[in-house]
Amino acid sequence: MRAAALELFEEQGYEQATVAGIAERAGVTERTFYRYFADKREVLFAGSQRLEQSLVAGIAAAPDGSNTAALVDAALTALAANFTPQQQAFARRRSAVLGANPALRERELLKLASLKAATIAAFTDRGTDEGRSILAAEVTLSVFHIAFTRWIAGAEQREFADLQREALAELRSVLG
Amino acid sequence: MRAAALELFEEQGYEQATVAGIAERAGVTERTFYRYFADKREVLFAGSQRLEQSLVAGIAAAPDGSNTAALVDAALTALAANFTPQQQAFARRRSAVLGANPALRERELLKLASLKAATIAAFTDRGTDEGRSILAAEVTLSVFHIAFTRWIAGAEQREFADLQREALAELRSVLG
DNA sequence: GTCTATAGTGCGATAGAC
DNA sequence: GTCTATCGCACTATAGAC
Repeated sequence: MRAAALELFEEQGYEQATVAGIAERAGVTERTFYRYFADKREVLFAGSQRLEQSLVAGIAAAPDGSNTAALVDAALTALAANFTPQQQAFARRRSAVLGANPALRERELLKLASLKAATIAAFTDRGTDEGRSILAAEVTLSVFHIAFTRWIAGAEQREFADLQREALAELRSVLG
Repeated sequence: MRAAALELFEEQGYEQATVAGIAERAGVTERTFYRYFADKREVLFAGSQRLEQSLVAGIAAAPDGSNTAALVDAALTALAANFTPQQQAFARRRSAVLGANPALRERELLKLASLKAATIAAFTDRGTDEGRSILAAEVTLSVFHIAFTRWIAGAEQREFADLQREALAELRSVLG
């Protein structure tokens, strides 16, 4: 259904494409679509829960005694694993659709907010105090976001993890 | 209409309240409601454009030769002017409605993203370079957001500007 | 100011897996 | 038998078109 939806959004635009049309292309009924996705937008965000889980798991699985920087590193590594070269084309197409529609960007921001909350919780679960956890989550997601933006953009060929390392280095240099 | 909508949302919940009901209470037709507000959610965000304008104007009106910190200060002062004690009760009721509904928080995040973009632009217009502008906007809105949260919360009686000063001091101390 | 498309929900029916 | 996935249909409300 995700592929069918993306195709239809590209062909007709997000608003114009109907749930009935998506369902038809995917070979199911409209009602079934709503069994899988709470609403029309969700079909483009089905992967975000998995992303959140892997991020949280990555932080939880970091070695005992890791300091905050090491936990951030573990979080970034866990995130990067979700973005292989095979997924780049799909991610780009999805990103183009998202960028063209405010309602979809709205949903994206909500997912990012949820990701941030989960990240903060994952840091506090590792014994990081709350203020520090908030900052750590902020840094983690800023780096991730910058890397993701570049990974999506133009003719970027480097691996996701490399882009994250670069973004982290830049962040450090900006903070002096 | 904003008052009518807020009352109805409190009485019936956001989802249950219909645009027809809001329009009726405000003494207009449904069609008129949609002339003023693009959709049902927007009735709770009518003030955000004014907030954005005052923030941008505040940065633009700061003295010549202001450094980034001074511009941030001007931005915070301009923001604080929008939150007088008279508006606190309304803001609290609005916040309660927002907190109870994901669709409304979604819209709130979009408005915050728009505010951030406008803030970045206002900083670059003052000659701040882009990277620094992004950080300045981030700091400004973080401080604002923390202050706003506390202003809304519980039995907070201090003035908005004081809460912002406190939040800014905390941010400084966290960054060491 | 009316008319219409379509998003989204509730409930019950059906069909296959185990 | 139970469980789960899918479907069909009726319905409301939002939002846009004319």
